[in-house]
Amino acid sequence: MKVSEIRATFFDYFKAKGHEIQPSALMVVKNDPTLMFTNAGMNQFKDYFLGNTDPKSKRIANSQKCLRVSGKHNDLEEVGVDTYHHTMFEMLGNWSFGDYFKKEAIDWAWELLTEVYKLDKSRLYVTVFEGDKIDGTKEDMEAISFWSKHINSEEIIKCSKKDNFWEMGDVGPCGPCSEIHMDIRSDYERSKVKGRDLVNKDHPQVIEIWNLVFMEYLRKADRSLVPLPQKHVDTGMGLERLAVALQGKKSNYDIDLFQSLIKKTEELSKIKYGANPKTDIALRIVSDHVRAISFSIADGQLPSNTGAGYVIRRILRRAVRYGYQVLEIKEPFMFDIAITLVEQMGEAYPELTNQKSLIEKVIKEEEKSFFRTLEQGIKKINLTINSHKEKKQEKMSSLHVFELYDTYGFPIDLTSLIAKENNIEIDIEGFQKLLEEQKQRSRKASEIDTSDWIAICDQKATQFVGYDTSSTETKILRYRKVNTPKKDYFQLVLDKTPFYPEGGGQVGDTGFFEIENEKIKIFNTKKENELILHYASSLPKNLSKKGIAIVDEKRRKKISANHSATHLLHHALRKVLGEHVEQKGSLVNERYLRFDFSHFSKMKEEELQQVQELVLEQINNGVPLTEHREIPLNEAKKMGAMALFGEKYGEKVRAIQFGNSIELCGGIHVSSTSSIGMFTILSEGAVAAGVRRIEAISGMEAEKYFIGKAKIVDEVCKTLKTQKDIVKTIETILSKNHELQKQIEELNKEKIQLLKNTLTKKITQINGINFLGAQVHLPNSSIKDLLFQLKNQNDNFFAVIGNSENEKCGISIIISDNLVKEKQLNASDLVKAVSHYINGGGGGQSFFATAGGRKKEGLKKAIEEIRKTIQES
RNA sequence: GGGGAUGUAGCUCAGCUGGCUAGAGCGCUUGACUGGCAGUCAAGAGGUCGUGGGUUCGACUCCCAUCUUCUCCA
Repeated sequence: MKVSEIRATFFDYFKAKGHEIQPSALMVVKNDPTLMFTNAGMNQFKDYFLGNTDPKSKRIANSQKCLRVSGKHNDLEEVGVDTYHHTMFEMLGNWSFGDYFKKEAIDWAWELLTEVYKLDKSRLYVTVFEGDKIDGTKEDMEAISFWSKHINSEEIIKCSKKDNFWEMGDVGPCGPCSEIHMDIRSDYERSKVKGRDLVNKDHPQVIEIWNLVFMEYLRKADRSLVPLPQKHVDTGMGLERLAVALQGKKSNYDIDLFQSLIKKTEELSKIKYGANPKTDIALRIVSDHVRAISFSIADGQLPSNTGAGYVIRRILRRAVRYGYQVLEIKEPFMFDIAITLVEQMGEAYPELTNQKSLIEKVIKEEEKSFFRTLEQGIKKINLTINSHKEKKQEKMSSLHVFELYDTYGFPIDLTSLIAKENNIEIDIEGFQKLLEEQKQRSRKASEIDTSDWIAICDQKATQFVGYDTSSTETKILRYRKVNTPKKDYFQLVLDKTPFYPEGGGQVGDTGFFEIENEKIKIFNTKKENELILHYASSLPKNLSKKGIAIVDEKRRKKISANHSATHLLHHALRKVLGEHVEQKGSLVNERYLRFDFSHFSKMKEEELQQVQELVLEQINNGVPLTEHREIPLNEAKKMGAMALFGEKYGEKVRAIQFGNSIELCGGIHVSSTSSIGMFTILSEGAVAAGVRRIEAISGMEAEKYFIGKAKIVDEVCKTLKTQKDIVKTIETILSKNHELQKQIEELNKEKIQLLKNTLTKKITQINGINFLGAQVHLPNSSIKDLLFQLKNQNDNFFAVIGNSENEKCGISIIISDNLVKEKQLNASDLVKAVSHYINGGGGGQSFFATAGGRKKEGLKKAIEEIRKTIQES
């Protein structure tokens, strides 16, 4: 049975049991600050479990793309080492939201596995929760009794909270679970060791395939458990692992899906899978990681140096590292394997095919940039090693090792290898300690302590009225306190709200909540799944009274102008550059707009000009906004609405239309393009391979920008005393200036020559020293020049020159090198000793020193003093 | 979000504790040697020392702020 058939069978089975089949959510999570990637099938249903919104259907089944790279479930560094962990995997799941519970979940799971998929019953084991004293939970007798109907009670294994109690996070819905494990070892091995003794023991061939979670509790912030008003079922079955069992393979990497990737990697590296355990690990890592990265890119997450993008970069770099070191591929190769992946999986996942060229280009560019990083690191480590060799040190300190890793991104195993080749030990333990310290620091800085929700009023959904109004009468439904290292604030959920929560690139609204003459400041609005959270720095005294929520309208006006301008810009770019232009990211706030889009070369001056003119034309035309609210997705697509890459839409969508520009969008817009007023592009540049970024401003901000520019031009005109051909005038002035400067230099040289001659005449012999003491009027730089020339032309030379220019004055002393040595003269000390005469200070080197001050009258005395010193020496 | 590094000539970089007339290599221009090229030699052009403040007689160097790029952690 192929992977695609296994998936279809699963859907058919649960469809027959009254489940609605839902598509996979995006792997990259939006609107949930606690999560970067979908790491379990339940993520997209979180709101149902939390009771924030009602489910569309009480029974749902799906297959979810998941990514696990850190945390308790999986660690990136372990993937590929064994044969059954992945960064990305697919999770089959069936769900009950307050509908069926343990009995049906268990019966159906058993029936599907043994009757439909026809797995060998004697190879299956189940685990149940044994209870926990601290939580006060009991053994899951219900589950045991339902299982007993299908399976011998000896094969039912009781497990602790660690393995069989599932929690969403620190707080939230949770409950006992029951897992089905499968033993895929050979009969011979099975006869030697019983399968049930290997369950939950990390054996590569006795593996968990299905986890049935029975959600019946809510974990509160004080760690206590309270029963949920409704009980839910959440199950998850690893598609890859199921395929191993059904295809009679020994490892996840043997199934059809991975074989072609491994084969391609074998071709590129000329290393066979199975030849050596070390290279096998590398081959597995490459094939696993290339899949995770490609899907992430297809879902809209490009590699970057922060947040979710950084996780993707890390995965890619890990694969490149193994390819580079273990498979000895010294040039970009991952992009090539990604092509194979797209060809092979593109049919089941159209998003891969759609983004094929992006995936290829982005991966290739990332690989190149990693090689650059490695090169820098190699330079750095060579410097360190050389200095160690010079100093005959045999151990590299943890600080050095950590610096290489932390600052230069140089992989620790490469450091270790290179050090070993040079017979230098490295302090790995110290390094681990430093890394742990850095982790602690980061955790502390981002520590937020969220209290439980406190309900004021038992009512569910927030109604968003922001499209029609900017203020409304409303009341607080619930609130909670959030403590962060920097400040404490409150999150409010309102009954009705005009506040737009951050999303679709548009920043959240700010404003006030007025209640009984009290004005509570709302400094931000965000979305957590379906909830709109108003960030307030304080709480009103009276929480249960009605109040008025008022959005800062001035700010919103600027934001909406920028947002509408973004749509016009998008449309203009497609017109000028072509239909390949697609939005890859967007930021809209009150100050400016930033728009990332796919395009493969730098935009030309004329193109930018054209785009800007098109946008301005639309603004001048005063195109009215046509808002299509709550229309079916299909209808919107028929209208030609642009859907955004990396965005998931429901069945009903909102489309924003300005003339020919139609986009699916949930943001706030101006009622007519004429209110945008003004628009100008500030910059165009690259952000990633094949992705360009434009920054622009609109409205008053743009007007201010132009007024500022005009003012500068005005001033320039006034200064130049001309109105026409300013550029030409300036060019002439510049070239003239250049010429004049050269002339001045020439003249200065002559002047110095003259001065040199007069000064040379003033040289007197004192104690066998050619002494010069004089006062001049010259800028400092010329004095230096003059003195160095004199020094070169006279032996046994000693000069002290006082110079004055405007209010400032200075003393310079220069001494021939041989005098410095023979007579132990020190210009720095000498100049310091006399600098008080001019109310200043100074210093320098032994052969040349300067001092500055403001009292010219002292110059004469200072020079005399130096002369005396020389006479007496 | 937090930490570290980075920004100096067209490119790659050096410039230690404040004062070395801002430097090296490559590249560029001109000239010489050679039949021509490669090459060698010589001369030369090219720098707001990321930006804005501050400390100081004096800042590429120290302090503060800000931006760029890289990197690690969350």
